[in-house]
Amino acid sequence: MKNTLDFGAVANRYASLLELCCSRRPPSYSLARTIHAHMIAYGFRARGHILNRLIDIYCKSSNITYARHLFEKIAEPDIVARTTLIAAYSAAGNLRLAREVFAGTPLSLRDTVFYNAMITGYSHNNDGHAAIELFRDMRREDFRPDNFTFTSVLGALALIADEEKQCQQIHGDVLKSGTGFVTSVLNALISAYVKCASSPLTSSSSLMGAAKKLFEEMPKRDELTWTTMITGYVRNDDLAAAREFLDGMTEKLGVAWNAMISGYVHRGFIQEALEMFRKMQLMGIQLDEFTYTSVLSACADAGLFKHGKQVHAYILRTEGRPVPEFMLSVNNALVTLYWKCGKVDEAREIFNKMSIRDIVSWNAILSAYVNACRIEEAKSFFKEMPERNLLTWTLMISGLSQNGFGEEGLKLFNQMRMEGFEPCDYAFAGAIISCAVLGALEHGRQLHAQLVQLGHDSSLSAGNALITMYARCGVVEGANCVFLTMPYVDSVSWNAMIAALGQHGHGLQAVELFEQMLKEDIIPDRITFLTVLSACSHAGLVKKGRQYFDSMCDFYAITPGEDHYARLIDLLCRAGKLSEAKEVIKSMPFEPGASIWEALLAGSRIHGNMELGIQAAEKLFELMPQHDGTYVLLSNMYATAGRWNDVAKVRKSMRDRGIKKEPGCSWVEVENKVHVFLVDDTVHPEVQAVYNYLEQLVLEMRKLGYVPDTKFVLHDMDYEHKESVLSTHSEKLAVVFGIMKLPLGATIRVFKNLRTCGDCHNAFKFMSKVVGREIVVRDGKRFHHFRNGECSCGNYW
DNA sequence: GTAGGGTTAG
Repeated sequence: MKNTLDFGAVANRYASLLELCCSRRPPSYSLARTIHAHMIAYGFRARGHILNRLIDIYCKSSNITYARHLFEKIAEPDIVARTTLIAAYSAAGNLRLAREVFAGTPLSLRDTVFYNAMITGYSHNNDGHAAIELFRDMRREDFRPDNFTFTSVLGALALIADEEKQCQQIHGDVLKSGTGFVTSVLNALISAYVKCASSPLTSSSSLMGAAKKLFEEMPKRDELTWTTMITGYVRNDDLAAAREFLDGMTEKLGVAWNAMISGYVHRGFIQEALEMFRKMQLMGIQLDEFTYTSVLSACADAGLFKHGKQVHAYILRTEGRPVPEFMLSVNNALVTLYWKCGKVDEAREIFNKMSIRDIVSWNAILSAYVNACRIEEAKSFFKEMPERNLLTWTLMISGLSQNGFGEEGLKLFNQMRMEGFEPCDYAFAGAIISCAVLGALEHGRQLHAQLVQLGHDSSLSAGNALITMYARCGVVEGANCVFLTMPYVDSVSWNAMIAALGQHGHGLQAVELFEQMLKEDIIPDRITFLTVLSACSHAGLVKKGRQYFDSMCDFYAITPGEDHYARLIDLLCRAGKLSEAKEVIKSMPFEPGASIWEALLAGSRIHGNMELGIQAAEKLFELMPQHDGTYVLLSNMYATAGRWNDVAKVRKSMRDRGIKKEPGCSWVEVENKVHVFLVDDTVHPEVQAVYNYLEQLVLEMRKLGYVPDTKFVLHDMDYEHKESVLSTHSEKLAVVFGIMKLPLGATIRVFKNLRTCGDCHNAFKFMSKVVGREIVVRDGKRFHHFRNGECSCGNYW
């Protein structure tokens, strides 16, 4: 065939077919790919503009890898192919690869459109500074900016928007370039001025004045001009001016109304937004997908499920012809409405029925699962996703880390970077929380350093994550340092810092910080009260705690949940006020759940109140019969009292019900590597040396009065058959390994999945004295700082 | 081959 047909004629045919696919609305990329398959099958080698077109098609249909493959087969790709690829990489949020193509293009090949694509890439990926820098480069190299260049650069400027001078400078450039009458450029310029006006660093009125002047002097205005002005007023917190502007318009432009509605939504005026929606219906103003999405998102954010459902019904009634691309954004908004109102499965049903979906649809379902803590479904959904963007990764990483999957979170963070996505501050926050979960301090510190390098150090979410990370890795001072140097803080930051102090036994300081928070007029939320109650409990501040508990309902109108009551009961029990705790349980407005009985059981154990302990344990056996912790606590209680028969009974019932104790494991980070130890570990390669060194240490410790406490051996029931003294808990091994491997004088930081045992706790006190070092142990619940023979918890945990 | 506003997402 290829010999008999004229090559040029075939090429023209293919070219026009591809053209046809792309000019369809929506473009038919799958048909285009079929045509490509045809070319391959018939041995037609695409070149020149046909190949460029194919690269464009693969880029736009989310198959950049294949587009890249085609690109790399070209010996000398022309500027069109390069521009296409840059645009595709930036649209996919992959700046690194876009920059690679850009940098690999010799100056002699470049043109204005090529620069425009890269400038847009930076701007779209929120790097306004890089975009403007490149614009200056381009001018230095004597490329002539056109109206595309200016719209992009002005978009970038609007991102930074903190200097009046820059706006005026580029305004001057526009006038010099002769594009000063082009509506699109003027729209972008107005947008830059109004965004700049909303920055706290500039004078809002003079910049809004400049925008208004531009608006009035424009030769020709379009829909965008009006909406830009309206959103401009909204951004500058002048809703009245925006409304006045809208009401002064002679034509009834739907888009302008949409802008006003979204302005109301963003400022929290939901009723006004809904009112405008109704008015539009009455006045017969054209409603479009933006009207619907705005209103739906308003309902979603305000939790107005009924209103949202009404809008849903209205759309189904009036939009008889569900054009797929029209319905795409509306469906996305509907999916969001349903999951935000707690209807995850309904959201999934809408998603399943959608005839076309985009990355937003996929991300919406992913966030639905993540937010509902349905992490297994999120994981498998993530794997199924046909494409991923920066948000996808971020959602999944933070979902994993917040659900305790630290290792998987970090793995995904690395994978994301390997695939060329530059992590934003939210992604960093997820990775940092992963480190917090793992107790990987060195790794967390490195992420902190990278954060600073990449300029994310003023980020709120990353800062809050860092506070948590340092605290959970045992470095309270680090947490405090981040807290004090953050440029802006919110209630999450305060909560994190109060929690940090509380977990480390600095109850008084936690309470002081809470008081300071109140003084600075930050309104405490339910989380704040949880942390401050825990802090009181760890520090034994019973009176304060009760006082705060009461103020929560009386002054802040927060109804205490079961979690708050559990903290209160914990507070009373630890202080030995068991009967008072029982009173509180009786007075609760709801049936006590597991967390209440757990607090009571732990309190009874500390104070040796066997009767109450048994009572609480029985309730727990009813509520969660599979939970191993109850059996362990109860048997330890019996063991302490020497009631060996009862110990055996508990053990038997555990065996009968097929319940296995979660194996204890501890880990310590040495030179950026996490070393894990199990009870009586035989797996770690250096464990023999650890046992030898431990033996030496115990000899020294005995001289100071240490006596191994054998009753705690029952803590690990699977190993009961072993001789008590021989059984070595994982935390001891990890601490000794840390002493051996960490630099002289460095604090040993060890993490354990379960609550630490009494003998280990005692041993670490002596150990800290013998080796003259600080030992920090984080167990399932809290921190112990051992220093010079004492523990920060005051033997109270 | 490249853009500017309104919407959907942490």
